[in-house]
Amino acid sequence: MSEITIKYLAQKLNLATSTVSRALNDSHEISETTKRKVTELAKALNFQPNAYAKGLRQQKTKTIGIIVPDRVNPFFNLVIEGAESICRANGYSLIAYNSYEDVEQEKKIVYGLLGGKVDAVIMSLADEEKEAQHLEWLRERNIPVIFFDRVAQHLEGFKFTTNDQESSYLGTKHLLEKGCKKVIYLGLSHTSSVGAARREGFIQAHQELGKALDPACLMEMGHNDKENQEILEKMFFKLTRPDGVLAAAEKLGLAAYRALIKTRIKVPDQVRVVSFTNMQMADLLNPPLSTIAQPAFDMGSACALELIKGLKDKKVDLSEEKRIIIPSVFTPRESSR
Amino acid sequence: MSEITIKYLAQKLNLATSTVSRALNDSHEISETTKRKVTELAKALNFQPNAYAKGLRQQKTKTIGIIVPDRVNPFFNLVIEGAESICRANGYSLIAYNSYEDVEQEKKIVYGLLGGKVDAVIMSLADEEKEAQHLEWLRERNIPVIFFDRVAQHLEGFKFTTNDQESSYLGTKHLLEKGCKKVIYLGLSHTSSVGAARREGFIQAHQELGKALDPACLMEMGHNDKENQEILEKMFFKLTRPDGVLAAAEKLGLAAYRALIKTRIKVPDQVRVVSFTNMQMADLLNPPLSTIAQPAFDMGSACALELIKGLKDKKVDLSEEKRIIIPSVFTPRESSR
DNA sequence: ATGAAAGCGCTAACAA
DNA sequence: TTGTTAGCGCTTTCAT
Repeated sequence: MSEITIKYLAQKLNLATSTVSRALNDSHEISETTKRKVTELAKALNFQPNAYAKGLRQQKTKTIGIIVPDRVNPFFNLVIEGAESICRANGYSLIAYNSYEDVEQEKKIVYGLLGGKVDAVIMSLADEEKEAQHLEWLRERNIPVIFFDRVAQHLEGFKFTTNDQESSYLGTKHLLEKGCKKVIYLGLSHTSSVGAARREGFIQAHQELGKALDPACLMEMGHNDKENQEILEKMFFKLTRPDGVLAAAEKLGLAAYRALIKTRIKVPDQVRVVSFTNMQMADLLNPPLSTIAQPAFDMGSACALELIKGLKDKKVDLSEEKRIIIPSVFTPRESSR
Repeated sequence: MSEITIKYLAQKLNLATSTVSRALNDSHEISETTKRKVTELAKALNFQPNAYAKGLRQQKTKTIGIIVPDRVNPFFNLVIEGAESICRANGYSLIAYNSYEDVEQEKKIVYGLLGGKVDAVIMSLADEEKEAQHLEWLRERNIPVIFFDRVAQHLEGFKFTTNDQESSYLGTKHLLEKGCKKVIYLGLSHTSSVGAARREGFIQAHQELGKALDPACLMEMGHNDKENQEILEKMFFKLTRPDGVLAAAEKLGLAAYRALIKTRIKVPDQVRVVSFTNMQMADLLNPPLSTIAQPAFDMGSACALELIKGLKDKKVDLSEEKRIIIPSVFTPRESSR
């Protein structure tokens, strides 16, 4: 590794290692002269303190871990980016882990995370319901954890989510008010808290506007994009086809849109589509789609900010239940043609 | 941190810490009985060795760093994913860093990386031409580095790239052979090796097929999506508009496609578009676009594989010049309508 | 204002 | 086969 150490600097300057250490850490009990000499030599030799020695000695690493179920997903990707920006601004490093939607993998990461590699963790869970032994284990070890998006159901703590139900409600209301007679809901999983909330908002809008809702309109889709598209194509070919779509995930919105193109149905003139998405993708989506954009980056930075605040300020108890809502942004769009 | 240590295990079992350490590392000089006792207790207490102590002692961390210019970009994102899968399979951790296309940031990361945080580095450079002091510094410190995509021009080493020129040549040839009379090239920067190669392939195709090439057709675009789209819209409105587009970046392909939709020009009937992209996005792009897809995931895994091989096998010299090509996949598409 | 020395948790010589 | 001991590079009492 880097062969130049504090000891080496101390020898060169005829000082004790402790003095050099203090000088580098800008201790008040070191003379300005010595400080200058030390920092100058350190800069000249491009000295980098050994992070592992520091971590071992201080029992903290100035590193935060973030675990997401799918790092490739732009939403999580942007959350990581947002968290990283805050960490960097506060002198922390961020290490991102991918649980691949698998609780076992998540456990491995959590247990491996320890060994003192991180001071705290930001998590979006692979499974909100399942056993949370590994989370309790973190708590026992006094590793602060903050949850976002897919939050722990059976454990108290800070939880950052979006206003899923409200957004879904607004999007659905928009469709109904624009005159849609038959609106379908496309969801991925209503067992997750996120899925359940979006589904609830959809139902709520129908109830409040006094519109009948055929249970068959609540559609649960799979993860295979091709299959989803085929199912939707068949549906749009029928005469009884819907004239409104609320897609609870970006990929479902895209699948619906592509199915509509394939079946030569005009969007939004014949069928209106509202899709959940995230800020970055919102502008890339073709203009005829209305979007409910999650401020992913902001969510990441908010989590990191709160976590670092809790790390510094002992008065903040990160293990007490607290729910913070980062609101989505609904953008209705008309055709640009 | 984790309060349970080797010392604690040793006390519980009336053994020396060294014995416990050896048992946990499956040393041959420890009896099966002792091994079993130790591993059982370790598992029961969910003991995790302190990574920092280990790293400090062994002077290696079983961790690899990867630095990319833009982590959010799906291409780099997938490279990271590919590298991570290989690392994980080989017992290594991967830490991803974002240089934000900024050499200064990149330097900070490189220098900070040291302090013994990683054993080796995979990089795609923020700037291929600029001063490579930080890279030479890594070399002096015997930290192996492998480059991909945006590779070092003034430093020897292992370099993974795609067959940019050939792909670009094939894509352009496809357009010309399909009867396009005026093909434009949309590039982001021809100072990068990648940009230059793609531009070269475009020119080469024109030459080999004996087609005249108006220099005005070699367009250099900016990073602002909106501006790009507006420029292209204006161009497509003109009577002298091109009937073929080779987009050297995914975002440029999208900009062109959206401009074509806006100007109501049919793709691919009136204008054909070939766009560079990556495997994951290829299927998401609307079918009328032909794609040159880079196997980003494979590139990441190839880099990691070679690096780990070099780390294990002292016979492999990672500092000698070696260029490895991971070929792109060209998929011509006709309209699906 | 500076130095000496202990120790974070682990591994690896060297001893037994 | 197991134990003793030193030391990785750093910070932090405690002395001076």
